Amino acid sequence: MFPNSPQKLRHLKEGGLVLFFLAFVFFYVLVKYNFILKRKMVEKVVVRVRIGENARKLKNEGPPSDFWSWRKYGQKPIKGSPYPRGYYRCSTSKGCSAKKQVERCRTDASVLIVTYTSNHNHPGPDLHDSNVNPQPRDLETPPTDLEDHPITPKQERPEEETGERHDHPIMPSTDEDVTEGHNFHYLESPIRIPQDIMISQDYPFTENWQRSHDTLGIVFDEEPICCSRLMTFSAPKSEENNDFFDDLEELPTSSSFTSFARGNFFDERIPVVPS
DNA sequence: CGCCTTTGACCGGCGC
DNA sequence: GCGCCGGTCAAAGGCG
Repeated sequence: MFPNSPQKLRHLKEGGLVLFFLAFVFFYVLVKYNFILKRKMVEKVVVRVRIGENARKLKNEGPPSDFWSWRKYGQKPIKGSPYPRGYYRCSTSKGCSAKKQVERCRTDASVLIVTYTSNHNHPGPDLHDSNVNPQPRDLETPPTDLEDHPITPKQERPEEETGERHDHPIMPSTDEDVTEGHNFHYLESPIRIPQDIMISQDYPFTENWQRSHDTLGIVFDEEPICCSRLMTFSAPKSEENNDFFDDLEELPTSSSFTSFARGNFFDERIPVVPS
């Protein structure tokens, strides 16, 4: 039972070490494999849009306008939420697998949760021409860059679900709004509404973005963001999602943003297992 | 006519 | 196996 010689004791120690090492390797492989799986996961980009007072003017919640056109292909009531979830598919290009889901935050009706899934398999609208030198624009002057977009006024759905119906590009935010504890960055997103886009650098899982929303949503409710320049999206993201924000580096600013200054984006990237 | 929304049906995953 | 739930399909109808 017990080793009665230094030789056996030594062998047992070595065996234990080997077993420990093997267990460690096994555990490491498990972790590593899981990591690899996560790397292969499809990312979700969750954009939380605070529509705030605009929600009163608009009939219903809906997908924020962005540079792609989306076609609604379904709507389902979500358990636990008084608001249905709308399912949209990219109709800009045939065969594009990009989708997004739009629903209202069950706890805060003034917040839209837009979840982007998959990726556009086609180039995005060319925004460079008009965005090379972003300048503030008046609300009355429609952005000329929109004319180059494959988005027709019809595609900019004025339907009941479109809670954000703005013809202005989004507004970037200053880095002054980066709050302690959350290193947020603002970026140009495909969302084409004059609201802030907030990208949390927290590891984008639901606990974090919920926490981010809980903490920062309050902050921005009381402290509207006026933004004048862009920051790059520095959160880790997969290459396959890079194209998601391609051609959106520079967007013109607009003073119209002030009327929507209370709106906020909360953007997260959540890796999920592809369905 | 083409594209859109609406909406009920259908399907697959998951928990019990 | 069954029911629930989320996601998708597809037919019908509307709109410009």
